[in-house]
Amino acid sequence: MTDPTRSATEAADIYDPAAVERKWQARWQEQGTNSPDLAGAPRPYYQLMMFPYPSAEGLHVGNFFAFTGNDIHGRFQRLRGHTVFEPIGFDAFGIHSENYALKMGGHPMELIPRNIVNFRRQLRRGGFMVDWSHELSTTDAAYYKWTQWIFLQLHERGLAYKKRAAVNWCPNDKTVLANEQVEGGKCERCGAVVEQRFLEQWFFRITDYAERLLNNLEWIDWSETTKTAQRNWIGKSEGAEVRFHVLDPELEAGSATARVATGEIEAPASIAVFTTRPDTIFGATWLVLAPEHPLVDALTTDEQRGAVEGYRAAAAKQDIVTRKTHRDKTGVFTGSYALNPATGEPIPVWVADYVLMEYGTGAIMAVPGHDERDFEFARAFDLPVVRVVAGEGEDAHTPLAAPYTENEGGRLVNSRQFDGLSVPEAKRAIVEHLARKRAAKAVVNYRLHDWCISRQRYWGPPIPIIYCDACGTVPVPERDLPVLLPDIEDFRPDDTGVSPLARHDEWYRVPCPRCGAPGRRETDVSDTFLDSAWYFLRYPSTERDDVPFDPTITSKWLPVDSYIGGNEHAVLHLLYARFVTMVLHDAGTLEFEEPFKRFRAHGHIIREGAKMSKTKGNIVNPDSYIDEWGADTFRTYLMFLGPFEEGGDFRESGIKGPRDFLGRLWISATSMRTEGEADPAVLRKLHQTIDRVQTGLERLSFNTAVAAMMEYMNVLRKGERSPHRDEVEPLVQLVAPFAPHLAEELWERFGHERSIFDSGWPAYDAALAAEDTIQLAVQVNGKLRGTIAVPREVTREAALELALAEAPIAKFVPAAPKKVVFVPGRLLNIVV
RNA sequence: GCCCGGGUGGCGAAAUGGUAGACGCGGGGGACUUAAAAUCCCCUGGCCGCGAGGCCAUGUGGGUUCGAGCCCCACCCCGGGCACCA
Repeated sequence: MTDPTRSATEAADIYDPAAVERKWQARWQEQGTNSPDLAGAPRPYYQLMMFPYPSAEGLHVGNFFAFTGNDIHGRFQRLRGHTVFEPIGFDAFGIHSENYALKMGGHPMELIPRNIVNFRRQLRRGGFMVDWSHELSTTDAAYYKWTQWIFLQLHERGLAYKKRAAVNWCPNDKTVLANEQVEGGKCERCGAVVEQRFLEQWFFRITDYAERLLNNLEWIDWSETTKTAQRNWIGKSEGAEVRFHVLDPELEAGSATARVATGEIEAPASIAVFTTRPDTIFGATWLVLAPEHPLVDALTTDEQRGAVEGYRAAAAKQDIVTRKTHRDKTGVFTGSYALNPATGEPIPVWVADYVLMEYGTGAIMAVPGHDERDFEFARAFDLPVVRVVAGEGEDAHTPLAAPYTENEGGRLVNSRQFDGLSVPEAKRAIVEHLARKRAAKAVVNYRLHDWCISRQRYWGPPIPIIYCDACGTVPVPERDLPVLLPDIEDFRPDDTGVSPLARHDEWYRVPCPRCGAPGRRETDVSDTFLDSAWYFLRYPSTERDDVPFDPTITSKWLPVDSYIGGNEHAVLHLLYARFVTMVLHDAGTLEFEEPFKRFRAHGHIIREGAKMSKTKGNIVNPDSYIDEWGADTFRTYLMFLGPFEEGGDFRESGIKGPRDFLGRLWISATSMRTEGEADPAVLRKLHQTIDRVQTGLERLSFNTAVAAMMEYMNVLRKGERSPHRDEVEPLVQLVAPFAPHLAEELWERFGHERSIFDSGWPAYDAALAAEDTIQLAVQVNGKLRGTIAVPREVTREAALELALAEAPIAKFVPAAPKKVVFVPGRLLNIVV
């Protein structure tokens, strides 16, 4: 027969995650637990998470994983005594939202807020320490007013300019795509094959900042992978610009060569090429110009004109991506020759699409012996190949079956007075030599291009510019911001290449702010990456509508202390945010020039070996797992499943471990004794655990932190008696970042009145953590032969004596040891 | 092709150059139960051995070291990024 009193007590003490979580989420909201006093914070800590795009599907497990790691780190910093600001917002402008609205037949102005409501619900359920009083959405006029202000700041400083440029055109989305939005010749979003078009576009001069963006990577505390990606993206190359004099095509090649070389006659033009291998100039056997190169026309002889023009026309039609990916070398001879300034020999000038106009000077010297592409071209057109660098065991006459592209090793050959020099020596010497003849200078090139921010779309902040026939391009005065995005029914892009906004005269026609004459608005909206390039500046100042960010609050809270996000934003978003910050710094608006002190890239949750994606249909929604297990268990499970910075494979089976761990913690905490003393051995383990959890949280090594707590739990459970309060309470504090609701509930049951997150972090005591007796590993010749229990402070001699007293060890030591290696506290290695 | 990661039990994974496989999942055995679930306890890298114990083992092959999963060289495989950038 069951005892009704007893079972009622038990029922009340059963861990019910749903009830606990509901209670604490409500309590946090009521009491404003997660909304710190930003102005008065004594130890501010800005814990930033990349804000999401509010998709219709809501948060998936991947987002949830990333947010959880971020939240745990933030809660940990708070427990350590910081005032932690953990804001959230929504990156809701852009092609994503617009395409979604088009598909659904709705309007983004209605659909997006609906999605945001769902995101808020999910984020609250997840138990994140979000300060909802500073929520923002990039689509609010109160926000994009300042996005437009940022544009004006750049414009004012000459960093925003307009140019006609070949752009990637997606025929399906009917818009220009950034190079980054093109993947393998196809539109990143819809997969349509991208074409080339020419449009007037707004650009930001990010290339002016290339060197600084590169140099600061030396000192900012970021994931190394992210820094490497940025370095590669900026793509600095040191080399030389070399001038090749063109021979007048009208003159006979042979005689002209001599006369130009002796300075008797002037060459009609010269071609500048960029090379990173000036050391190979004696092997430059022809030149190549990009089809768009401005000198092509002048250099083309009458016989070649037909062929060259045909080639250029074909190249112009080709889309950018095909051109950049096709490998077979094509080209055409212009009919002209230029003088190699090193050899004095005339070499032919070709036009070929493997040379890109937008990099370097749009022209190259071809060195087929030492460049892969030039070698292929030489084969295709039967051009001469000369070896000018010889590697190990090679000499000037060793035939080149393939180009020798070694950039470090090798010595120069067939290069007259430079023969015998190493490649680095030759680089310097040849540039110096040519520089004296004013034929070369050392230069640096970057692969980074200026940032095209124009989008011929509807769903973005209008670029604040007005065109006036009299005044030209006039920026919208700051007092007239924001330029509101009109609520129009027909926002579908068409193939005119002009934003749908142009079709709305009531918006489009506007008086010139300078002279009052009729003007026209810029109809492009700006890139979403501009919205996200400064949102972290806005968060602490969302209540201010008169400034983009409050100077006092900003200098208190920024730069961001910890930024966590996906490495898919390693280049674009993170580079743009740095750029905008630098510009504002130079403008005197910000004190700092790097926005994020510390950045860590989180890994990704995959499912059945594949990235979660809508197309693969393997997206996991966190809601059902929270329903079934509770947010605390789900959070702990996600963090336990693999290293945070690497991600892991999501499978439901493993969730039981963390669930049991939290269940056992609940039991220990609700059944602990308060009288008597804590077990010193348990306390020792506790302090070892504090150390491990603390280090784990600092390093975002959440999986090992959870493991350490589980180990401690196993020790607690082993005890004969129920655990003592002093053994359990600190564990609840350690687990709090992972399972905040459970921790709050237990903390309250312990009799505390304030939130556990204001209780401080358990102090680690190394003396308490130290073991008196340790297991010393004993090796013979590096092979483990046993362990001996010894006092912590054991000496080498004492340890050796104890080890040799053990028969199973001694039998491997037939004679006097040759050498004894002793690592205090770890091992003894006897070498015989 | 280039640049980053990574390769450890059946699985997810630990491991400042110092006892490889902590922690967890799964599996096996047991306790409790009429039974099941839940819970709890024990075992669980491979091979040999009754056992004590031994041998092998961190993608492959070399090297450095008293000692290598970790460092160096060469290579293979997987994941991601960039890619005609001269």
